[in-house]
Amino acid sequence: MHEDEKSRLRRLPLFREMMTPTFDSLMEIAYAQTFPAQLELIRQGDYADFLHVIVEGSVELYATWNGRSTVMGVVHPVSTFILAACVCDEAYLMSARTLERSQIIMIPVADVRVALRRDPDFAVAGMRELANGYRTFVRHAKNLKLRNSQERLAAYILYQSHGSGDPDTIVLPVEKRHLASHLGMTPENLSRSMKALKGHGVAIKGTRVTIIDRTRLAAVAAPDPLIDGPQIKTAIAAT
Amino acid sequence: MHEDEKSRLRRLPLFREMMTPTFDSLMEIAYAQTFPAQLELIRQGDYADFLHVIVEGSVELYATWNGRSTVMGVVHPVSTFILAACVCDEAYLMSARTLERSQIIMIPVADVRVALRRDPDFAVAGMRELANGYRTFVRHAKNLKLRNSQERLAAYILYQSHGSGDPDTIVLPVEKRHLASHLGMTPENLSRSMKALKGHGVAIKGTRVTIIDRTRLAAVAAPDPLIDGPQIKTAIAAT
DNA sequence: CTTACTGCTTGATAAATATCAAGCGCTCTG
DNA sequence: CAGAGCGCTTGATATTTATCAAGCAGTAAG
Repeated sequence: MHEDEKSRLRRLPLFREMMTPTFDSLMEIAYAQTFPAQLELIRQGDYADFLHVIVEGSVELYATWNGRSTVMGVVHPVSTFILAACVCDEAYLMSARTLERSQIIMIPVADVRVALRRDPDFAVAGMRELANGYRTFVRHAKNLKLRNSQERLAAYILYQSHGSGDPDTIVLPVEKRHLASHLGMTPENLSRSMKALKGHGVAIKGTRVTIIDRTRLAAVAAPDPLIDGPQIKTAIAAT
Repeated sequence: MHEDEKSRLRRLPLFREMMTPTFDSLMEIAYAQTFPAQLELIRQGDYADFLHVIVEGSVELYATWNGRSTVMGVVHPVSTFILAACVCDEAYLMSARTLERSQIIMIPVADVRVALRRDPDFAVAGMRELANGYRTFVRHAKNLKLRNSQERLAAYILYQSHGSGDPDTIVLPVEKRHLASHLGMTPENLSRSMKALKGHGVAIKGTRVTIIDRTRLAAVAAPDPLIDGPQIKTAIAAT
């Protein structure tokens, strides 16, 4: 594992406040691996053996049941995933696959557990990480139960416009069928919802979405930090 | 706070493994309070000031948006809730109200945070608590996205039949309209789904549900520990 | 024993969403 | 460049779910 990778990891919320010896001991056992696109990293039902940290690329979390499948989320660098399964020592609830060529750091769960017991700051950071994941899924469930599909799409577009260069032009970061699944709808329904939003301040050309009238779009989405996350505030504020 | 209450709390997963001095110091500041039914304990959007532990009664977690409302879960004794908001020091994502007369222990979050830093075993227990909450909501989201309403109801009935006396007779623990909201449907839809399940091994009389043919019910629900939780295994196994 | 209330059910209807089947428009490859 | 493949769109249709409006049943109060 290279020095610059180590220092990138060190800056992660999960590792930032832990003691240096604990961090170094973890890094000695950890190893980095680069995976091609579309590779299944984790299969739901299996048991956790490594804590994963994504350093480069992107990973999709998805779940299947009875022949159906749905996207549960997308993980971007630099963040950890499946910490919960590591802590509980239970089966993964979700599968994970790379969306593109990705670099992943893998740390054996046994060593993570030892470090947690040894280093209270690390344990507290782990709690915060888990608490954030918890809240993400509470918000996801609220989104699904309280909004209809058009409202979810409008909120998604608004959310994507926070930060990142021109706030009025966004390029969809994933294929539309994956986005549809993430938002809990079919690709056909997404396509029609896109068209419907053209009457509410949005222009769509392929994978590029332009916000023409933020106020009108917000009227559909009714953005709410308690569903969309705190970042939505900057998205509403943007001109 | 009475001695027997303290020892009940002490047996909780969250407090079981922490050091006695840490526990005692928390208990000195904590206080118990009894609330009547239908009382709003927590309002979404507010900031956490107390960690809540329910000792007696039951509490419903719900969320609202844009005039709509939905039940997110029900908390039974003895367990904690809103730990995530305490850890993150952010606004509650959900509201909470008592369903019946309930006794709640309240511990100021500042003291909880101090104890977490001081006692690694407490921090690890907190992680496990949060990880379980996280997984509960992942499963809730999977349930909503992968199953239709009839399948969700069938799985719920199967789930309720685990343990607790006669496994073939269950009495709904909450009002039907609350159950409907929890399962992500309208009361009318729940009523019709109930009727539809009569053709799949279930008999319903008011609030009492009898499982006549577990195999046929399971064929609709397709129970899965990765959605319904590990307890579902005993529910399937029951005769 | 009524009466009123509240929550559940039922029926009719509407709206949202999914499914099925083409067709279109990329991009990649030979 | 031609053709194939893949994902997106579109239209027609079916299914699921929600809404609206009564009606019904159990419970509590007068």
